[in-house]
Amino acid sequence: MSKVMTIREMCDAFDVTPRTLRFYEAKELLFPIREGQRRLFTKRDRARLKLILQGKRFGFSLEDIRQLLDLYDMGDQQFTQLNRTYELAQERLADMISQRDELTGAIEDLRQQLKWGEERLAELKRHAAE
Amino acid sequence: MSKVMTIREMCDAFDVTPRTLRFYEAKELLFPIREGQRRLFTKRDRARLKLILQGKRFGFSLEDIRQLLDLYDMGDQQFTQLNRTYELAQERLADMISQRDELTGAIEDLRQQLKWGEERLAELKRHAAE
DNA sequence: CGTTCCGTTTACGTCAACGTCAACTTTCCT
DNA sequence: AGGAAAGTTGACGTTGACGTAAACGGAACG
Repeated sequence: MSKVMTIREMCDAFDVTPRTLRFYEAKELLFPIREGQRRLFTKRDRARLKLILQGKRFGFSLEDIRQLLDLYDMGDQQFTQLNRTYELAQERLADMISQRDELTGAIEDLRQQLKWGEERLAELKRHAAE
Repeated sequence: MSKVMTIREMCDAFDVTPRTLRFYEAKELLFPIREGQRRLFTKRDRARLKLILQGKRFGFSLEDIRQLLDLYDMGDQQFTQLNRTYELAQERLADMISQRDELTGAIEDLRQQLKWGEERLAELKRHAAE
């Protein structure tokens, strides 16, 4: 069924802008077929884009993603390749967790401040009522 | 005891670079005394810097922070002022929480992937052993 | 007196991931 | 044929929070 997709179809399917897809192509993350000037995105491009978006969600940089994607393309050295990916992913996971911890701390601190602010606001109101 | 501090003392005390302090001055977040060319940071500057760093931790932009700081300086309209700060803080808190939720989701997803990766790695090892 | 250190100013550079705009060409629809 | 719609390229802009470099001034030390 699905053979190739136009840029617009891709945009709709993945909720990205055309600019983004061209940008990814320029960065060598995608390799759509060029029929004349038009781009045609294959199943492979779709698979890659899916991985790209996932990678972004995990906080990988596009450069990191490109390298990982390239590893998959080379296809051989399966062990080395998967291992590398695994390592990177672990690093990312650690980063994300520490980020979340920091965020959690900041959230708690900000909550404290808000509580303090509420008290002060209450004071001011009482004051104004007199 | 502590009256004014030099730029270096400030850097050491707050763990920032001179460039940062000058940058904050340029952005009108700090107003050190100028003795000739030298900057001398007062107690007020220290209080402001403390708030700045806290604000950054909460994800406020420097511009937001500047405005809030200015409100405090004007000093009157205490209610309006505190209220504004309170509102902004609430927005930030909401943002931070949703960010954390997204992060938590991504962490879980990445954990899944890692688990999957481990299985595949185990397979490859078994394969290599034969 | 020389050197070294701390300080200053101005201005430009950096990084990521695109957005925006202009000026074209190509394709589709009527 | 004519005009909109969709596509293209290339160049430059954006955002935030500084970093870096150049070129200079004054003072403290030995």
